[in-house]
Amino acid sequence: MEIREVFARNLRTARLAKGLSQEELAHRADIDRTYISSLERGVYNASIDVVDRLAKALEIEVAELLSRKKSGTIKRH
Amino acid sequence: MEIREVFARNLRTARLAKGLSQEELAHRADIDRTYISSLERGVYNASIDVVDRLAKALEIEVAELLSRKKSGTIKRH
DNA sequence: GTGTGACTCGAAGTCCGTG
DNA sequence: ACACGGACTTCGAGTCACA
Repeated sequence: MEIREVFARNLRTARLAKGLSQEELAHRADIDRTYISSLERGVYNASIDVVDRLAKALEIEVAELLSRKKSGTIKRH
Repeated sequence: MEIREVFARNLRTARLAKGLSQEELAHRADIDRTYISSLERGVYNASIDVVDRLAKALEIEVAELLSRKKSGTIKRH
């Protein structure tokens, strides 16, 4: 699984957990609205400074946006 | 402190901890030697897939390369 | 074994709009 | 409130020669 897809999923999850719209997050992180949309769809490999800005805007750790931690990947033998 | 500087420091620290030269790491991560050099000097905001490849080559977590955790920043007021 | 400037090129990122 | 597209600019990705 590509890191940008992991990031895409984590970003959307974290944003929704905070109850923010893409536009609100975009404004907080000073990033273009449509670019946030692209990131959540896994279109781009974001640079670490946008990841950093997003983490700050979401008040979470950078690691939380890039973690591959799975919840439903228990191998059933 | 800019995230790319944090990354630069952590990358160099992690590489040396593994006892690797820039050349060896470059070979393992399939990245140009001089580009690794640039990253360790904080020239670029690396994209997350480069960070991901380096983390794998170093056998560590992505978070470890991006963490701002300080060891010597205890404020002595 | 590493730092650096110069270079090309394509992806990152912005700004306009539409449904 | 979001997906998606086009046109645009900026900057990271990647390589080379040289110190």
